[in-house]
Amino acid sequence: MADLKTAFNAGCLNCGLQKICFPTGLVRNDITRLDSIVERKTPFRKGDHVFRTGQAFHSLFAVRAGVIKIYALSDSGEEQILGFYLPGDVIGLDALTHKMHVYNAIALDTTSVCAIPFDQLEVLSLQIPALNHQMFCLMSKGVNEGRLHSEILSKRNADQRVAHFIWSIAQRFMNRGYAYTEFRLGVLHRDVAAFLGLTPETVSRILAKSAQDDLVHWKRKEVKIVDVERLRALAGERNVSAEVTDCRVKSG
Amino acid sequence: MADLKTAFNAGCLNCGLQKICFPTGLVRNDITRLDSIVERKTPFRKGDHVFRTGQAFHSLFAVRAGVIKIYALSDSGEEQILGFYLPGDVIGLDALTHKMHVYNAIALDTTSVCAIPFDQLEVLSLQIPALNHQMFCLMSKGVNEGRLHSEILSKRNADQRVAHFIWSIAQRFMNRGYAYTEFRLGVLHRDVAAFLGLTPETVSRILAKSAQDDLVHWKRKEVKIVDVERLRALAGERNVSAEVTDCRVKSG
DNA sequence: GATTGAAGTTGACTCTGATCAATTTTATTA
DNA sequence: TAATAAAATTGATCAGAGTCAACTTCAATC
Repeated sequence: MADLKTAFNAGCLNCGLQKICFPTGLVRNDITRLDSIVERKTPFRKGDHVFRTGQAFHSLFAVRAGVIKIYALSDSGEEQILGFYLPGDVIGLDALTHKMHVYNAIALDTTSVCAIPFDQLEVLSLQIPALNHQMFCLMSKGVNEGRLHSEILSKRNADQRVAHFIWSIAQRFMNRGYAYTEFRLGVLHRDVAAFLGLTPETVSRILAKSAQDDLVHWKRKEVKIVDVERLRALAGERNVSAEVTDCRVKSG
Repeated sequence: MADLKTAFNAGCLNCGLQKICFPTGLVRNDITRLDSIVERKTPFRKGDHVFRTGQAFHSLFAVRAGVIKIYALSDSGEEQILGFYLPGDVIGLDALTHKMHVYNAIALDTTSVCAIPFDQLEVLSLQIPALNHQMFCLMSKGVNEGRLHSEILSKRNADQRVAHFIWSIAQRFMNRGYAYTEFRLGVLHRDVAAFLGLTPETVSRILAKSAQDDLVHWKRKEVKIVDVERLRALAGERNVSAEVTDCRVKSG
């Protein structure tokens, strides 16, 4: 039982996501201190909400396993999706200004998260400069994320948006050391549409074309990138990568 | 001369933007310490760049007067505009993750800024909890800004986008205590288009219609909102305001 | 394994906003 | 003030993606 608990509740020090997630750039001792305030929650099941619009903000959440979707509901009740979050990603940063959550976060799969109480994190952060720096980096990353998404929505056509989406997910798997040309992705096509400002019909047509052209095959939840180079070209990254994994300061 | 210098280089304590800008939530003594690291730059003239893509990141910039536009250039050379920044706004937060600027910042008017060297700010921030909190709030605000813009781009039609743009600028003037139903705005219509993912022609047609319908008159650089309520309705704010000005912590 | 509802696909048609082009207005510089 | 360039306007045309509808496939539950 003790062993099982250890495996399941592996602390930050044993966590495979150390290089991606919060502890990036921290020394062993600091990680231990961070670890002491982290609450490992029991996993969410598909469809469970991690938080909802209007709820008071208390904690940031780091994804350990699964996928979380962040979305808003318009007056007319339609979903506007703002992002998908994979293991190692941190969500909730946006809630700080409002002291409450402005968006909904829902698990798309069985998903486990670490909750980091913000008031404790803030105190600890003041004591550990590297952690404070890491906080700034995480938030800066969040700013970039929104900017990049705005760029995609305002200047790219439907094919390019879908290509960019698939390629950006692939890159994130790559950065985590997973297979990235063939992977399982529990995201509905309609969710992709709602994220990219398109309709499900359009996404469906584009994926049909992609399969026919042997660019990408995405059937059920299995994604297989056939022609990486053509996908990259179509996705059209600017010079800046979609994801930054490391912004450590060299410390003396 | 001393007097002139004082007036021009008014420190944070005398600055009218205290309630909007960086010092929000700081006590007098802390503001003085912040003030000591702030560099007041000689004003930029219209068309001058505050920073460019690829430049090393050293400082955040707080706008004192004027307008700054943040933009990227696509491979094909067209401008993608990510935001317009008014007095009291802070720019550069996004550059932290990359240790360099990813976007271009250009003055649209005679514009003066305060530069805040980030390494010094980081040190000071660790010593002044309220300042550190303010940093988090600013960055959180930046995250929300990008999210909101994504929402606008993905779900609103051309009329709604233009209405939203005008209303959000008006709100920002309102928050700063300026007149907000009638103001001068040195932003070209083509820039509005590039910000909203539209063409100049479309923006022009929409503004012509708005004038005819007595909704908004925008000629030359003069904006006059005729029917505030209809504009708000068309802009269609969600429950969340486009701008948060204060996220102070109550301190004991 | 059968039932039922959700998700995905495909086709026909429509419409919003882009494109192209010509002209007018405004801004900048000599 | 004239000359020139940049921005804005207006009209005609076009196309990419949305809408609507019918149908198929898939997934959850009993």
